[in-house]
Amino acid sequence: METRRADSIATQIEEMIFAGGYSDGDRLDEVRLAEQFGVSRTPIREAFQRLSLTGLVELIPRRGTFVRQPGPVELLEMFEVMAELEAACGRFAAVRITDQAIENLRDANAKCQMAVDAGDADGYYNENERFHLIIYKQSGNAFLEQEAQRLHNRLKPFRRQQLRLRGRMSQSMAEHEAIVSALVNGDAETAANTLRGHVAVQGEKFQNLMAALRNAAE
Amino acid sequence: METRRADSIATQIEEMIFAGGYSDGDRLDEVRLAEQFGVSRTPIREAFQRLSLTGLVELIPRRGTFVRQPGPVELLEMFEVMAELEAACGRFAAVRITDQAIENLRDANAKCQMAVDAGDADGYYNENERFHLIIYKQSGNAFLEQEAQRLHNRLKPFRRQQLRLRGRMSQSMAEHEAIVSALVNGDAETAANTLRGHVAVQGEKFQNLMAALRNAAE
DNA sequence: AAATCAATTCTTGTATACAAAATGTTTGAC
DNA sequence: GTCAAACATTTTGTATACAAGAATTGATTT
Repeated sequence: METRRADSIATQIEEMIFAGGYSDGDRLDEVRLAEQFGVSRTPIREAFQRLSLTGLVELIPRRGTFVRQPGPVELLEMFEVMAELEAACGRFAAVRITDQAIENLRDANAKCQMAVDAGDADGYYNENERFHLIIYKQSGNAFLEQEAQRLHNRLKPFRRQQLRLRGRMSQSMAEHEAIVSALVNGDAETAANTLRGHVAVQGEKFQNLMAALRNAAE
Repeated sequence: METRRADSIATQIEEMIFAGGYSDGDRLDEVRLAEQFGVSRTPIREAFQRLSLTGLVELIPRRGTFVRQPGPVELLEMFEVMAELEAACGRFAAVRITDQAIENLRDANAKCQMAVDAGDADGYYNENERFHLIIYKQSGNAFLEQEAQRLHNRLKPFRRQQLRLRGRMSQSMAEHEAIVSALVNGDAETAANTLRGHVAVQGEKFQNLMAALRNAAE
């Protein structure tokens, strides 16, 4: 017997769900997954317990475990909360950020811009993520950072489908610049408000998200 | 065999930890708890998995599960996040709150005041909690409501020790009034800021919290 | 033919068994 | 007396076994 496998299994199942391998309401078959992972049911069930707390999966007693993909309403709610968490990170970061971190933000932004110019969607996506993770950390609040990262991660598959249009990319870049400015100036209120607006799902982004959801539902 | 016991066991262990039955670093003995609950190790271990996600317990592979009571720094971080979540709830509630909910807030406030006058700490505590839960719900965001409730619940045992002094109680009441006013006026910004300040741990509250922590550490 | 009930089959939940790692203890050497 | 190594014990992690609830299928009845 090796070391604890349940945690690694949990993240693997998580990734399978994120990757879109399952739709809402699908039942996760314990024995099938056990065979698939080459283990017994026990570690699979432990993984289910953990997944249930994140809301990714619903545990119905005596019935089984079913994947819970968020619907449009829940998804918008989650984005709303994400916007508020980012705003909070920005508010704290404005008065706590280090000079080094500002440099890192500028670097991420520069690489973002290069990716935009090169039409490199993946590159843009990665540097954009780095930008936001830096701000989480610079909140100087490890608990907030953790919560922000968790929700960010959960929304990842949905955000990915959003930032396709070139127009949004350059607008997003302008917002990044404004955010850095506010942080440099130590203007907590502006940093918070700019970040909130940057992350919020509204207007065009709303339409894209709904369209992506409709496609995923098929 | 009856229905799933793991969930009920998880909450029971959670309550035991909240109640202060364990200190930071204490190991949770699987076999002892199994005997205590009259079940086998399996449901206990499933409960541990769930508790680990809330951060209440740490699962160290091949070593065991240990209770993780937040230290001063983590606790302050959690209160900081709580303040931001409440601010977010207030921001949304300001534009979404129903007339009925405003009535309920005023009712909770009135009963709060009565409890203050009667020196009824428990009564004050309960109505104060109701006041805040109403605002969570009136955010009109079920996901945010859930997150706020979760953190609120986690901080419960620490908040309890805070609001002892009469001075704080009446100041807290004045803040409640200001919050209701902002919500009635639909002033999202004021509602958010007032709630943030109301929940934040600063000045006198900070000293009380530290003192309570020192006492609990003995 | 539709519906209902019973029996069979599946699946979950829990207990037990067993293997490997970690911990504690005894014994031996210096 | 102290340190270290080998052995014993404890404890975790996983597999398997078994019991009870849910689902399904088939037979019987109306």
